[in-house]
Amino acid sequence: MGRQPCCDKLGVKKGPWTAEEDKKLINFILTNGQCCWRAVPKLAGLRRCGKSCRLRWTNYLRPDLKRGLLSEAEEQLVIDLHSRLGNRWSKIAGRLPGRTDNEIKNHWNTHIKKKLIKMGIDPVTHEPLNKEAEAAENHISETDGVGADSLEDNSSTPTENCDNSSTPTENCSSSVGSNSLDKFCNDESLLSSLWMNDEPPLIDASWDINIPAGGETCNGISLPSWEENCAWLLDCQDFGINDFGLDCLNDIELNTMNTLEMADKTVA
DNA sequence: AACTTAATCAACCGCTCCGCT
DNA sequence: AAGCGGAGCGGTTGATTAAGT
Repeated sequence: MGRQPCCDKLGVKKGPWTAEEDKKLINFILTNGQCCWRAVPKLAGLRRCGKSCRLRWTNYLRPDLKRGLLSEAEEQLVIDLHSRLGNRWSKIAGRLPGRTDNEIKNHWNTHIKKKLIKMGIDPVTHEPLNKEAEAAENHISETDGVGADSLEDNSSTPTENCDNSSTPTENCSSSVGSNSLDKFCNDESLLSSLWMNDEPPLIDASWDINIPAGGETCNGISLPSWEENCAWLLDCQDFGINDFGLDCLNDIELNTMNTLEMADKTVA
């Protein structure tokens, strides 16, 4: 007796989203805002699962998304945050404006992991690899070969190895500081701003109202403008911006866009 | 040019969390 | 307090593209 599926599997489309579907979703959310995701497919006329709609929106269609590869600064930030938070991608993403958890997770798995290994750093514990091997050896000899279970425990995330009652920083000795990340990690102002609160609202969930103007920065990372973010949409050959239904934006949204346009011009 | 392998990333799946009743 | 449903998260998969032979 499993739980009910999140949506009726029958007649629900899967796989890559088409331009037409994107258009419908964007149109719906721009006019109605983000509401009950379960209801979105029906209301938007999509044969998709609500979950799929949410994912598509948050990972790809959201206008506040920064596209393209992570910059060096962002990468360093991800490494540092990962050493503190472990695989909590959404938390990490929350501290990188315009980036999604999926994007960061993918980037971690494809780029950063390899980079760290190459640098001799364990991407899981952020300890030097040789030190890790030594520790593992010591552990095995200490426990007299307890077996796979204990080894599995060792492979848990840094967060899991830390006392949850305090910040990971306090309990996890991040050896990252002994390598090229040193400089970055010692940037106290940046780190303190990151850790001032448990959940600093770097990204306002209500993006559709509080979209930062171009040229603004957050922790030294420049935020993209609405225009920059929408440029890729405009580049789509299959349809223009009007096809997305942007012509039916309500007054608030139009005002927001106008304000942003003005701000961009001022910056330029 | 054809094929194989590697890399990348969008999307899915199953689980947990959280708010509501 | 318990149960339910929706949202969100993290791990994984699979399609596509790029690079190498």
